[in-house]
Amino acid sequence: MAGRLQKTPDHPLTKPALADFKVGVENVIFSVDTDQNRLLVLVVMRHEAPYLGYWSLPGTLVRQGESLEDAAYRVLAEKIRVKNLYLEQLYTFGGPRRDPREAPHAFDVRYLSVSHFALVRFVEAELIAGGVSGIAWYPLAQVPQLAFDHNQILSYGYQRLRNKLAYSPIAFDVLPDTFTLGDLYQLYTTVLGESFSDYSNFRTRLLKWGFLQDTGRKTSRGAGRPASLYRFNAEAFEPLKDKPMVFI
Amino acid sequence: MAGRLQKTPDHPLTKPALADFKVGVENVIFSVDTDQNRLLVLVVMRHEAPYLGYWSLPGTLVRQGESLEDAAYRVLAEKIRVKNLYLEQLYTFGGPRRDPREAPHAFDVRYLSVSHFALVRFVEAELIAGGVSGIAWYPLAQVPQLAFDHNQILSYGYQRLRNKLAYSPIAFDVLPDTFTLGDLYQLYTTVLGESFSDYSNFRTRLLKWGFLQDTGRKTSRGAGRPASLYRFNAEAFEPLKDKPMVFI
DNA sequence: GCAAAAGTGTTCCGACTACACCCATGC
DNA sequence: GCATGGGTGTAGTCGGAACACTTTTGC
Repeated sequence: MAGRLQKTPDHPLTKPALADFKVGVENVIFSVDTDQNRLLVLVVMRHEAPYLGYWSLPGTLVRQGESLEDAAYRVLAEKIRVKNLYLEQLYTFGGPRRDPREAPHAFDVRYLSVSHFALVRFVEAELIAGGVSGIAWYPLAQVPQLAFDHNQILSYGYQRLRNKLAYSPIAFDVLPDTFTLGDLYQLYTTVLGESFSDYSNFRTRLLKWGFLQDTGRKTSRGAGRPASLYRFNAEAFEPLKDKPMVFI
Repeated sequence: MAGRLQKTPDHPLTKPALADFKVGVENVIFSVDTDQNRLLVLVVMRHEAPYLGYWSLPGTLVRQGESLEDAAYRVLAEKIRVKNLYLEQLYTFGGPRRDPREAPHAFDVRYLSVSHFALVRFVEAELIAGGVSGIAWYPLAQVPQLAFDHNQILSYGYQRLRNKLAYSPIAFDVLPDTFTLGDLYQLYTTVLGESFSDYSNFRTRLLKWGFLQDTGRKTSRGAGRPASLYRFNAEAFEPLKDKPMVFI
């Protein structure tokens, strides 16, 4: 630990120089394509140096008077139109030399980036193809090399997605108002893989809690018995929210 | 979401004004006083405006060339001398109007704070009473009103402490090299409360994993049967580290 | 011997696993 | 009827909770 200290000599009468920062917000935006069983990430093509021509996570610099969360929502809204989503802060990357733009300037402006993680509803997410901009959903496994340290941020975000899905009710933020248990199960399998649980056990475990209410209505999609439509009951979930729950 | 956007008018030809930031690092430093069964937090007295005379979390502004983590270690080292500790990033607070210093300046410098969470070994932690500075361990329950939004940061840190303790082996970073299972149990009870588990079940659960090795040596502290001294075996833990473990 | 703390064993019970099986629909 | 997906039930098993009990020390 001693080795980490005092890189800038700290004489009693000279104040060490503080760094000046521009603060960026980067979003890891996930979406689940239930038709094709794919977990997708939103990436945008860079049209400026540095990393011109590279794919990157959608991001922006924070403006005057704007909160970090506001900035995160702004980036998102600039890229896709979506009504239902879950968003939270992920991690802050702030070491020196993260951004090549730091080098050329003499006055040492640092770029710090507060990453956020989002899950959006795929069917309603409409990409905004503004002008020349490239923007695309990439299946997670096929994401190419991204600009800056964005691959690292992405893997961090993927970890968080799996944790959140397993332990928090974020799935219901991104499912339609009413949904079948099959829909829910499929969402979980595309993110977590097939092997996390048997469908029938998944059913019973979830229904046992009592926050999924049967609407009485049914839906028929092609062959097979029609499925009951359920609704997430936020009031019934409220008392459970602090309990250690596994949505497996 | 639409309401969050475009606070700064964004005309096609005028770039919206970016905010300039100073970046601070705030530490929530916990320690467990096993003699008195108390969970303690480190706070320092402020000697400057704003919030002059208030207790606050130890913090600093990030210097040129310094990473966030380096800054966090520097603050810690300025306040206490300690060899064994666990430290990780907590959350980034960055809204406008967090810091009264933002108001007087015309050129809109914002203060962003990347909070960190640390757990240190109490017996070896020596407070550095530099000059007039007030610095103190406060029992968590008795922490007064702190400067800025530091009470919020603290409660965030306390949540993280309980989660980490329950699901990660951070206790071993802060226990002596060899320790008794009673020591370990006491650490857990002071942080999580008495009711999390029975001592004998705690024993068997932990020993079952196999990463605690009996040194063969015993220790006798006053009355009662002498306890075996155990050592945390990092190599034996390695293969388990990605498994979902509960240290309860 | 007695109290105190460490350490072991046992019983009970709930929860999860892995299935087998029934139900309702399209074709 | 048969394939397909939805939904129910059950036997086996694992693990945690609770608690009784034994061991080893100080006094």
